Amino acid sequence: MATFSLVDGNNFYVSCERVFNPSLENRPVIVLSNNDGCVVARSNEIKKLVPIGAPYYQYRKVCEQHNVKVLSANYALYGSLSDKMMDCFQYFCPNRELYSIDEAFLRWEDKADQDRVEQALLLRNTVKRWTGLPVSVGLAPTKTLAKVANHIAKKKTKEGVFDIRDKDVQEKILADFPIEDIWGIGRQLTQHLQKRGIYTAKALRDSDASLLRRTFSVVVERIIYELRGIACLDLETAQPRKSILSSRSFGTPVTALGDLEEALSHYAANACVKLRDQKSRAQRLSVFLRTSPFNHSEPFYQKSHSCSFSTPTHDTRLIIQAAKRCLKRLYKPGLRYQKTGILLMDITEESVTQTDLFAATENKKSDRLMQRVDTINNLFGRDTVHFAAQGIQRPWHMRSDHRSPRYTTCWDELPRVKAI
DNA sequence: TCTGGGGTCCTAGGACCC
DNA sequence: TCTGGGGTCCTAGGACCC
Repeated sequence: MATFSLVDGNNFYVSCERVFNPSLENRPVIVLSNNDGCVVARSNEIKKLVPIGAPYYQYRKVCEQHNVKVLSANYALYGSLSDKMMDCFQYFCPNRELYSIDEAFLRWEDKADQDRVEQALLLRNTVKRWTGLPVSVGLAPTKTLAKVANHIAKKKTKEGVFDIRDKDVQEKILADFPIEDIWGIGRQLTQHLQKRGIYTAKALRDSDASLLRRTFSVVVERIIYELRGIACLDLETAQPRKSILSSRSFGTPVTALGDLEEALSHYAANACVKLRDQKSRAQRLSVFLRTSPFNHSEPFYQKSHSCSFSTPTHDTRLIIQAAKRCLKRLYKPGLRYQKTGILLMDITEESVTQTDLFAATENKKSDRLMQRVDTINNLFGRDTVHFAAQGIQRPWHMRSDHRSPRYTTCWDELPRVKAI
């Protein structure tokens, strides 16, 4: 039997900020989502007072009162530190699944002479030394239990490592573990299960798996088996995305079609870069447009429209054109729009693209152009060259009032060291 | 005034085929 | 009046994750 670990950065975004700004240690810090809208990360000092996901404006006062350092999201920084952290994991265990920006599953092949807890501690210390980031490790026979163990490691241990492989330990921990904290049990399932008198992970584990499968879905059945220590989920290798979304809320509401077109073109170009990065093309796209769902003094409007290409493409020009056509069908004058976006679908590998027998093929020329654009932007920074449709002034640009420097990805923003 | 962004998987139901 | 059985594919919507 193999052992699974879940390794996960503690308060990841906050920790990334602290790596380059030690004055943030031991003081309350929060990180906001794009547009400075919601709270997406909190340091331990402020967790009790500010809930995750809360709209920031509702907690601005609390933050002022407690001298909280408020930061805008700096994804360039978090992404680059994440890469370094994942490299460290690889050094310890080659069987690795990158699960999210701050988490990875590891699978260790069990050998009698190896002390996994010892190794987990070493991994933790090494990651801290090499990247400055604190992580927690959970050890278990299944991924779902590794998630549980990680939870305990973070909340209840000093060392940041917890081993739940022992059956007796499982009994004890699961008896106190609320179902809403189980990986895969969200708000809806929690409510439904609680109505049936199931409140703890232990109660769920000991339920009738096939009955709950019939009532809910195979997903719940799998969770039950995983809690029993029977692995249903293995590591997953990275696959190319099946859909690519690019969207943003506007810094201030937008009313003019021209501004919407510029913003949408910008997101479309962004989506195309992601598409080409994974060497794919898309055959269908969908555009959506909406007003603010929170502003009850104005009517809420939300609609999407999709269209297809005769052959899959990754040409930004074609995708911008098509997106703008969709947008025109959605646009109603007089509304204050809050967000638009584009979803690329029916994505296929570049190399196996089926071409249209009757269409003029301009593919090679288009491929070359896109390649040049990407090369220039990779070399000199994103947006060095862009499409005119994306606009220049960008009045719809998102708010980001408290962003730290992009220390690791931008030449102009490298950290400076002062000689004394 | 001010509420993120980007994904995946599963299921049900309809359309369609022979 | 009486109208089969079995299968696939597609889509929309829901739920979940970080």
